Amino acid sequence: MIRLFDTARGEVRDLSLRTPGQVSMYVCGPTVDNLPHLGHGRFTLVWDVARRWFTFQGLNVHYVSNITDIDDKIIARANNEGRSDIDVVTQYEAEWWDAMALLGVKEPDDTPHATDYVADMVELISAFLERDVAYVTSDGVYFDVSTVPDYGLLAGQALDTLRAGERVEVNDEKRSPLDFALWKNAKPGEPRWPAPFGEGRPGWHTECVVMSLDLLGEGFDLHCGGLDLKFPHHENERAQAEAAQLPFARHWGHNGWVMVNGVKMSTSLNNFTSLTDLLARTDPRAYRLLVLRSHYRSPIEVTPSTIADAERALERIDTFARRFSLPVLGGEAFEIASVRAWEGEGLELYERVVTAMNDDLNTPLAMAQLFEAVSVANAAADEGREAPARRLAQCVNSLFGGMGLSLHGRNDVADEVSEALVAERDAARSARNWSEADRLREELVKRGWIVEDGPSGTLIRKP
RNA sequence: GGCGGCGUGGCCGAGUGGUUAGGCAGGGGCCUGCAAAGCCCCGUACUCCGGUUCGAAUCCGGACGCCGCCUCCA
Repeated sequence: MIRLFDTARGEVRDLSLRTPGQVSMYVCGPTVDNLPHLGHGRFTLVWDVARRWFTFQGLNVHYVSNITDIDDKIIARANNEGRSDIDVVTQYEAEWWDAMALLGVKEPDDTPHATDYVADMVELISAFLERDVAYVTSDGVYFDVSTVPDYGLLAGQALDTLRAGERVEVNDEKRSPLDFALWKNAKPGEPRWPAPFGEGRPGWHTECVVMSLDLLGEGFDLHCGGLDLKFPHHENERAQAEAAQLPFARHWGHNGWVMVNGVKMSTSLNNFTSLTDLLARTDPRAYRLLVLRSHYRSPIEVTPSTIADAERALERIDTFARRFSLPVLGGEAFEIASVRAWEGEGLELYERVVTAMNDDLNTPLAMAQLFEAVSVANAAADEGREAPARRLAQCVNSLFGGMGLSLHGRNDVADEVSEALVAERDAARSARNWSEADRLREELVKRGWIVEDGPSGTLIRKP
């Protein structure tokens, strides 16, 4: 049984599925107005790992994650840069998918775009107006949060205490500062869609509720996103579903954020590091490993030092994969790996990892167990017990794969000249001509190889 | 003001009552022509003060410190 923390209840509980064997999950995606930053990288990795793990456990996952392609920030950038909003969206959505591909984040089964759902949103907003849970002001349509009795459930606060901390409000036409925009009237030159209550564009909170219900249906299983979406975004989605009397998410999952020198990384603080930059200069798997080595609900620091730490840990398991000539898993192979026959030490490892993962995705504990198994297999091989070591190594590889981490086990193919140098060096070593062997090693290093002596002679690989 | 989270060894980071977390870095050793890799061993821990208990990082009370949400944000 998989257990997960449910924000709505404030506790870890069994993942109770609408349809046994099938998981429907919606992960709030990005607004494509800028390059993705490390925080985007984290949430996509966290929920990618969850998705892969569910799949690994034999569940059939329907994973939906949206692209918000209409938003104030998009319009602002377009205006500032003298471009069309479509131009901005096209560029940054492409950047988004490039980053996701590098990170090894599996593509969602569905990727709804907000602009494809405007008509549905208009319909929902009209219904809210008819039922008097929304009202029209001079700049748009607002949702009246006081009509939802348990508003504040996800925030863990009642309406009145939320209001107590309200900040300066600019729009005095709103009945409550907590009321949120369902629809924003278009100003001159802004993108617009027709609606009975005036041309304009939808509010952010309405997009996700419409798209998630359309693609996953009522009472879908899991709604996820960064902790900062808990309130007000997810609260407001939930409020709309309540108002529409549509059963909504059965579970709410929120991941912790990325910190910078102890302070949250965020768009508004402008203290973010672009994910695109990070991926250009480091092995993307290092970020996945860094994310896996801390609990998904904890904050993480992503610094040159923590990334370097993860890169060295990665070298350890890559070396391990090379030692046992483990196949490089990726794509479909990750899932195929899950159906292997688990037995002996591999089965014990599998069970420990499953226990950790099914307990609210305790990936750091799972990582610890896998690294432990790496040592065990290495030690066994050192003692000459090759076959059991190899079997355990294959289990380790499959389990890392179950979390989307592929080990790079292959030795690189050498060019003819390098092959010749390797052969010469082996000859020199056989002749115990150490100075010549050392000279040839230098030659190979100069050609960009890492040189190691294995049982069968010189091994070379690229860094 | 309300609500929530956190404080573990040089660094990162698990762990809800007794049993090895793990990684990275450091020291010693084995192996190796040397190197690399690997293996073995080692040290420095649980913010502080009380309490409960045979026994607490783990439970209770208090103090101090840090962070977040109540505004757009993954």
